[in-house]
Amino acid sequence: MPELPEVETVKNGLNRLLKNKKVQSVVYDWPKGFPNSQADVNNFLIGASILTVKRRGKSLIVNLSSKYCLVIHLKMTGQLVFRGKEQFGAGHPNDSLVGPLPDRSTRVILTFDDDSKLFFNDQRKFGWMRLLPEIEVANLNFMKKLGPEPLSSSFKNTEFRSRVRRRKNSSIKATILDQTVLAGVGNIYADESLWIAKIHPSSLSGTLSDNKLNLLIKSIKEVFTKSISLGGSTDKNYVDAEGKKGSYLEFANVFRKEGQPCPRCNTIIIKTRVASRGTHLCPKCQRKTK
DNA sequence: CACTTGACCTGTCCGC
DNA sequence: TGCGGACAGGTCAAGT
Repeated sequence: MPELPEVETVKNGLNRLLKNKKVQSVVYDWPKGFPNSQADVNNFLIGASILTVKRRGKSLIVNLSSKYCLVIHLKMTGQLVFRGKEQFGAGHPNDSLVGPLPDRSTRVILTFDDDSKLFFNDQRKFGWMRLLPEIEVANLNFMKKLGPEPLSSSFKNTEFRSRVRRRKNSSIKATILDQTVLAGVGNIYADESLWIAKIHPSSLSGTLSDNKLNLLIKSIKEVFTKSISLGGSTDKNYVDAEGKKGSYLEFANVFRKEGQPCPRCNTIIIKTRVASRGTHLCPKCQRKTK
């Protein structure tokens, strides 16, 4: 659910809202999600100021003045919601999913020196947060294996094609969901970009031409850029750092559109299962290559 | 190494 | 109304 555009939106909001705030206290009881010791928290989080927030793939990296950072993954139902001191008891005015905080999904609360707070909510507890020295971030195993950033200026189509073709016998959908191939794609944007590129999600990755793969990466960049401009997609849980929903799904072409006509050819969109994921496609526009 | 499947969780929805 | 089961999907460990 939080995929690249949602995490990018949260990152932008946190940079706006948290910059230079000093952590005053931390409340947490979530050994699996936030396993750091009380000593680590006391030494490197409490008293530290927020310098900047970065994103890599679907992870957030919060750099602290202590030379430590918080690495955060929201997985499916994670939320990072900031509230000024006057707002704890209220939801966001714009039809928010989030009411008074903390609520029963709140797992960690950071309180800053101006009495504002950041709430890490996660209904399903798949998300996590780690406090670690900033020099160790690049050495995290999953960071080292992460594929390129599709919106980076140094992104190369040739590299994308060769990474895709390493997985020639996987479906193209499974391949673009693989974060070691490309960072940031999840289920929503996989379906949307494959529809734009007119590629059947079950097509084997090794059967797609250079042109098709170039069109696919162009489509992924296009849906990501559009979604970021709309504040991401809110399916069920996702909200940004202010607690607001994203509106990309109002413009989605296939995701959750089963039974409705394809915007391009009017054929009824179907929902099926590919790569063990609910998958939405137009059976006429997206023909299987193999 | 390539590839697939199950586990991790909790809330919601559907059928009986 | 209550209850069991399926389903939602990001990632990793474990299996083939």
